[in-house]
Amino acid sequence: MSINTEQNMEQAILETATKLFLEKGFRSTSTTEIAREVGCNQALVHYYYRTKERLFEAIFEKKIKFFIGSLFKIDHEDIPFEKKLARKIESHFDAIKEEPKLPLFFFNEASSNPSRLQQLRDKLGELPDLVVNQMKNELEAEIKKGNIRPMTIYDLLMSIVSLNIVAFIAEPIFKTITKISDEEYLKLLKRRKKENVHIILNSLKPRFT
Amino acid sequence: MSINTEQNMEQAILETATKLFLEKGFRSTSTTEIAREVGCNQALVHYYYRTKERLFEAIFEKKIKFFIGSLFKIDHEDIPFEKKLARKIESHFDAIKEEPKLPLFFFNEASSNPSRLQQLRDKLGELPDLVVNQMKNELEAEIKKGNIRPMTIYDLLMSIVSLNIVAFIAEPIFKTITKISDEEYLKLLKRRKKENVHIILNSLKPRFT
DNA sequence: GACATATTTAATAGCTCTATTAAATAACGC
DNA sequence: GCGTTATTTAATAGAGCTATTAAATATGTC
Repeated sequence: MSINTEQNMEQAILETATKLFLEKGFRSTSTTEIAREVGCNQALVHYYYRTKERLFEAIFEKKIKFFIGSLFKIDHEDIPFEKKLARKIESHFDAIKEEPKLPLFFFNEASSNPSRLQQLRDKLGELPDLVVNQMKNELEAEIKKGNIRPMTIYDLLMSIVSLNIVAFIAEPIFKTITKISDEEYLKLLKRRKKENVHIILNSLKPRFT
Repeated sequence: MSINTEQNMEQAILETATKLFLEKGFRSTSTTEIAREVGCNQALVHYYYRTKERLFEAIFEKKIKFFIGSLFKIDHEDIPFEKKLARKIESHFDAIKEEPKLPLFFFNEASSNPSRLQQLRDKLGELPDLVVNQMKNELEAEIKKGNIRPMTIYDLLMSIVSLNIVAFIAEPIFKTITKISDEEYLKLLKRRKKENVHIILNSLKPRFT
């Protein structure tokens, strides 16, 4: 409803800022532009959020939590490891599809301002440890049983994240280099989710060389 | 004692600009900062390159050619497809290791300024078509022979690029989230090259589900 | 040395940006 | 309505940025 957008300026500023920061990053987004797009005076942005930095931090934190949550959901169901893993990969892929600009946004802000990394570490707390450990235990049990070749949890996680994010990050460049149409790219995207599951599951088998 | 003052200023400016653009991107790098780092007057940057835009374009083009060349080298040797593919993956990985900031740099500049994409397309010309087609033909021959499951060349390429670049792009974030040490990260990086080859080669086999 | 040319600098115009201040307007309790 | 508080605006200080201009300095040529 338009009541929300019209009435609550604070919220409208937050939403527009989120959109712009995700599109252009912290540095290239000005409070002037945010205000222009919202349709309010530039000083109002500072009235509600004091500084551009604080406004950004509020948004950054929210997005961090969304992203991390997508990969690290503890799954207590008693199903085979590979099935569980397949689910994790798919839910991660879906989360990125929902917010395709998030990965590049993180990489940029993290690399352009190291204080964001500290912020990230502080906000996350014990979460990653806890959930990585659960996955790690399950993985090591499978390795012990001989179902899966020896590998670290970090290798597995990195492979999953790599495969899942790049199709979204690289979309404009990939389209330009390959000259494939938007339609073809959509088809490719649709295949990726299944592809990625397949690639990861196959990679768990013992090395054949 | 800066080499800069003694030697070719034009070259010194180009090198410093390259370093800064790669680190911080076009928008966040100022000609003022370039000059400060080189140790010359800010107007000198404009004397040699007229505008910040032209200076950037010279650098961008050079880096594009390096990056594309690393993945798309035609290999005429008559060795098995999988062996050839393994070599390609490894040489691509090595190229990125040599210039680890390049992938993020491209994604950023391409997404923050679409005119860069046009520039990229113009500079590349027929190169991608030619080399993708050669790889595509070899892949399709293998599929026909039944050695490899049906898949498109774009899926294969995307999987390779995905696996190879993310360990470099995500280094700061990954270290922060996992809290692994620099030493451990180095070990992880060393494993990745072999891992990625293994993952790709295994993924060529028919789907087991 | 003197002249022409190339390199380098200081100064500045004209932007845009963030953040603040004081004043205007809206909203609300009574 | 009136006083109080919350919201919104106009104006601006102060900084940094790109690009240009004219002047100073260095370099090479004869």
